[in-house]
Amino acid sequence: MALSLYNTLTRAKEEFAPIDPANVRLYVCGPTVYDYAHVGNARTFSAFDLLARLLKHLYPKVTYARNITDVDDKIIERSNQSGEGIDSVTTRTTAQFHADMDELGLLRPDIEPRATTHIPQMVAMIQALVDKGFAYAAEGHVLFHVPAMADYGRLSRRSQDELIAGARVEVAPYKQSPADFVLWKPAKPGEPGWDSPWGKGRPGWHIECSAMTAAHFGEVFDIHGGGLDLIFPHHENEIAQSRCAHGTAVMANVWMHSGFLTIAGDKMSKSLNNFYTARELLDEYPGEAIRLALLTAHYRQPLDFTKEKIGQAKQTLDRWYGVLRGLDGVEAVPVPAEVLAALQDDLNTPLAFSHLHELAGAFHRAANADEKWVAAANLKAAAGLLGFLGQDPEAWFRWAPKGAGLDEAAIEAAIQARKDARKAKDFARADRIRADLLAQGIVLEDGPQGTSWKRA
RNA sequence: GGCGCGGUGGCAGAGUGGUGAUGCAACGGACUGCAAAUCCGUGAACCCGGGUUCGAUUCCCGGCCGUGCCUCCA
Repeated sequence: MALSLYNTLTRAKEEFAPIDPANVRLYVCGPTVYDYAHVGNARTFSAFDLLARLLKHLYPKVTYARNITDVDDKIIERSNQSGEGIDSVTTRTTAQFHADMDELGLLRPDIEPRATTHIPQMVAMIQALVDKGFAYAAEGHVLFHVPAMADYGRLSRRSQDELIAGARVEVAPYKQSPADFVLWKPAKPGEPGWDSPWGKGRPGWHIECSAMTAAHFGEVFDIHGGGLDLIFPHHENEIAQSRCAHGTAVMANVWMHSGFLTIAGDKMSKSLNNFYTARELLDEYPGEAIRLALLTAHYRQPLDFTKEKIGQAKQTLDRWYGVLRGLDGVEAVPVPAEVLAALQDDLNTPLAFSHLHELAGAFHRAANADEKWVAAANLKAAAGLLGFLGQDPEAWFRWAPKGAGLDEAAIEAAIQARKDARKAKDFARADRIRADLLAQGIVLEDGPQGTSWKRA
């Protein structure tokens, strides 16, 4: 079975055909580094992390790029408010972002280009657009002239008339057409800026992705991804810049967009105060459970995010890690065909997870050690492709939220005390010890090999 | 107003032109000193109205409801 992906450009699922099977190129719009990443970001990056994993499974070489936007109005604003230097804000936030994504269990992208290290490429691209008549300078700005591009709006399926009619914002006086967008803007005194043919300034938001993909991937590449909200204007404008600068028919062959999430039924927003940062969730739940919760719905579907969902995901992982617990490692086997097939069908994670559940069930129902071994190995291989069940099972069961009370020595001591009580048939005392542990979030399981524990 | 997405059991969530996944929850049973974990079993759904069809939850049309985007936004 071949890989098929839903392409926003054609609004259809298509069989994926790499431009160069020896190097599949995937670009995802990364964070603007001025604040903590939130669950919405985590969802998008989890979805594309999975795509990168799948591509790497299917092709010998995949280059996964995810940029860091480190020059932007919001960064400047944040710096002005707090007094913290811009470099400090971006460096600190980037480090935090990396720590959060690592803890969620995401692979680092192969390259992570930063906007500020690609200014010359952006200036050159803007110059090319000016030279070709797609852009013009006005009052220190350089603007892309949308009417100059005949088929602008293909990705978002918007006509230029609609754009003009629907313009909600006041149109800047220097724009020739209301839909024109900024490629370069002048730097005010005290703002970061770079010298350019149009004076000291900084790039507009969209140009960085166009310049960086061209620098690292060439004029046309395989897959470009991001959140649903980036379709317009960000990706539409990237396409306009890249295609007009290079004279190509497309910028990327496949455009993929992940769906939005709501928080307990409401749109995530700061005014509703229902904004979860990745960090605060990671203090409370294991990253692997958070990521599983984010992947339980198909990536293009809306996802209603609740802490209860993370709790369920944790329970699921308890069950799966329970299969691996006590086994002396399992040998690597190929990924089960049905799991691979589910993922190759536009990343159908819910279907893939249902197969993992079946494998866990097969393990427990197995009549003999060989069958158990096969089920466990298959589960491990399938989960491995998805980036799950990679840690030591005992470490998983011992994971504790930030500031959790009981330490492991105290738990072990209580278990020993209970064992003695049971031996003496003092079940009242044994049950009291168990109840005390449960009250502190520790669940005991008595098995043939003795008593094991986990955090609820 | 324009463009788009969705309505599946108590909840989550796939999928399919014809015996309606999977998980959680519930209920009964096994196992256990009692639990937990696990196993066995039970009940439980395709928004409404037309159309196409031998047959539609699945395709088409209409309606209702919800929701996203329309130049900050993953």
